[in-house]
Amino acid sequence: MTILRSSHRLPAATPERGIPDATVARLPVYLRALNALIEQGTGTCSSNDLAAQAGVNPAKLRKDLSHLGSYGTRGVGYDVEYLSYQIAREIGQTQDWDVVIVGVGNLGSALSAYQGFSTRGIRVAALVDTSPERIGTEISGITVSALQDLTAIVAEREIAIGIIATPGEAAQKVADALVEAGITSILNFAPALVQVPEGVDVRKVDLSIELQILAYHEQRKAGLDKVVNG
Amino acid sequence: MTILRSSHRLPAATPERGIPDATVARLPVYLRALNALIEQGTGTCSSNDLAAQAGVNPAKLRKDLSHLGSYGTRGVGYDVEYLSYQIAREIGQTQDWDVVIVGVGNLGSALSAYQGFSTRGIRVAALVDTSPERIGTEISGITVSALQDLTAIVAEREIAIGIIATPGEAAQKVADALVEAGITSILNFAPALVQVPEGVDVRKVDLSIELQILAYHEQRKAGLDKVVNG
DNA sequence: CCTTGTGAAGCTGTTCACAGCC
DNA sequence: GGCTGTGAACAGCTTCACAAGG
Repeated sequence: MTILRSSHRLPAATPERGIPDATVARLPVYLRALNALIEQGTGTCSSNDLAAQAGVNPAKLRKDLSHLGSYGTRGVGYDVEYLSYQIAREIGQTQDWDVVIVGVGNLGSALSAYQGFSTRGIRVAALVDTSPERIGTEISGITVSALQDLTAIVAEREIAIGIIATPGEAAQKVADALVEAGITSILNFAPALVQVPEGVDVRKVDLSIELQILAYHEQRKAGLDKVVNG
Repeated sequence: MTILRSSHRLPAATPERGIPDATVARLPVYLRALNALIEQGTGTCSSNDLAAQAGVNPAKLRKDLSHLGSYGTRGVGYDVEYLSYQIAREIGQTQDWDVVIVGVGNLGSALSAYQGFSTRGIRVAALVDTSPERIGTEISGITVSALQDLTAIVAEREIAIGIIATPGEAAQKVADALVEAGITSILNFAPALVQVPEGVDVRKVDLSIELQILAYHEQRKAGLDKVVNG
């Protein structure tokens, strides 16, 4: 994963709780693990149980949770439902978040139909594209709007998060349009850097790079085989 | 991004060059930036130029490159083409890598059509699914095969990298099948942990989690507004 | 003079190991 | 006795600042 955060950290004087980035990135994993435990009827779990379910080291899990507060009971463990609620509250998942997807090519269309969002508090509220052939068509039950309607849509539906699913060349223009429309968090799937003003968060998911990293390790494995086997 | 590497690091005695993970993840970014410079006819660039193009700190760029060797000239900078070749060689991008995608729902189909792969040395060589309705159909010019043919396909085409693009429930089964077929690197898009034997690399891309992280920061911004504005 | 390459410092995140508490 | 919460040690990554070298 490639991550870029552009908003600067606030001075320590502000009443920020300051949960480390690495912890924030794992909280959704814990939440998913807890929901799995709830589903199978577990009422209480130890940090060992939950860590196993989430695929992390138990000490790390406990340290992560300690940033939210003291929600466990020594000698007993964590109340699954209670902890689940506390994490959900902390990461803002007691409400649903509307997102707008810009670019309804293959990837944008796939994202608009993605089943995994709804149970994680993500709702695809609007689709936007620039292509006249796509504007007005319906994808996953949502009518595709024109890019120039973005500001109105964002304001009307109070959307805070935008997804860029365009080719790389269009990414900066789309990012500018999103910021102009009032979006303050962007998930960028385009293989390009985007510049945004301070206060706007950008995260980047680069599909090629993930595979290139795997390819690098493959190459090393192959090279080592040669060294070892002749 | 959420990343899991399951292969263990090799003992220091082996002739590994030991490029740090963080550096490996950025090399493809540099390569892309260099290709952009080549395209615009730049022959030489300083670490400042390249760092700006890639969106990183110049010192970090230089340290990253220093892990590959000494490919710059003091007082001058880097020869763009030469450096591009050296990075490409290092990350194994002088060859193409065939990948197999398992699961051709919305996401799998979008990936099979993704334009960004070919220029990065990634070639989608095969598509696999379990659904009888999908098997035999053609997607992006590739005929979808049955999961039980996976081993034959992987062997015949010498595929080393597999992509899991199924729902979470199927992920572990698919991972097992991939490993059984001889795949040693997996990119997992399913919202689930997969267990693999030692020596197999797994990277995970979780679309919901990326948005949940953004939502967390949105919530904090909203909370701070309240504190500041009333 | 300019820019690379790099020791050293600083920071973030992880893991250990145990005190504290039920 | 058992498990949480946490200080302290550790490991990895980033940034600084400058020596080395064209």
